[in-house]
Amino acid sequence: MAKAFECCETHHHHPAAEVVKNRMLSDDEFFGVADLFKMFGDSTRLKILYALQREELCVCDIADLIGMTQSAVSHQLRVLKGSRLVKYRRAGKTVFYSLADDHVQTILSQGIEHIEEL
Amino acid sequence: MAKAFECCETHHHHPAAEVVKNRMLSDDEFFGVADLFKMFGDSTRLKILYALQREELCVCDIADLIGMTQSAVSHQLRVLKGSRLVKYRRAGKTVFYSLADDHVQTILSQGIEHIEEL
DNA sequence: CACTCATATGAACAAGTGTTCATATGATAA
DNA sequence: TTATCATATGAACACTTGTTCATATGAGTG
Repeated sequence: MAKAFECCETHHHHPAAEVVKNRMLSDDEFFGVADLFKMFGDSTRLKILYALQREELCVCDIADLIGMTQSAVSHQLRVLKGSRLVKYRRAGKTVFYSLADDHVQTILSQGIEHIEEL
Repeated sequence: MAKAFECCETHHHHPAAEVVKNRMLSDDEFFGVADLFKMFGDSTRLKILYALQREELCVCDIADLIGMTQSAVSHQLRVLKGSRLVKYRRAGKTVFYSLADDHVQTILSQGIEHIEEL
């Protein structure tokens, strides 16, 4: 066994710290999870995802629904698409967006639930 | 019944849009949820929360564990405390932080789970 | 083809955020 | 008291992010 874990090199610490250290995820994993949550960390994106919970909607509808510019919505949809949180379907001039999978809705509900309880 | 919902004032839209419109949350609710997720949207905060999953840790331990400055960690703990995601307990010179409630861990796990599946 | 409509995108700007460095606070020990 | 240790905090800075405005793309229509 290596010597006990220290941080400031001046005192010993909770033995728990060493245990936790071995269970930490990789940096990449943390960055990945952070990026995921970042998507839910903006009210505009949140409104878009919430609006798409029931069924697919076109960009124009979404924009009106959440009271934002078509441009702003399109920019955000691009970001959401990049994070694979939404998918789209083209129908003529119109593009319909929808949630990519059930996980998205689960995370969303979890957040809302947490807030409602406070 | 009011007239059908329109956005660009030039064409009619999915009737679904109108239904969804009536189910939207208030702006304040969306901002609240966004602020919550924002806390999970930074890898440093994520590492802190993850480290606290098992037991309370002092600032010094956390800093070493995630390889960050004591100052940086302290600043983030302040933010996390402000969002009521962590609580603290003082013991002499040392301050021990821990997760505020089970909800925090649930959201955290949900995010990690989503990433692992991709 | 030209024209319209729905959507996408690029550049610019303002606002927000996380880290660093220096320093302050507050508790303990000598 | 003074010294030391753990933590907190303020200011400055670089970096990121979301919106706006103008314009481009691309599909449909006449």
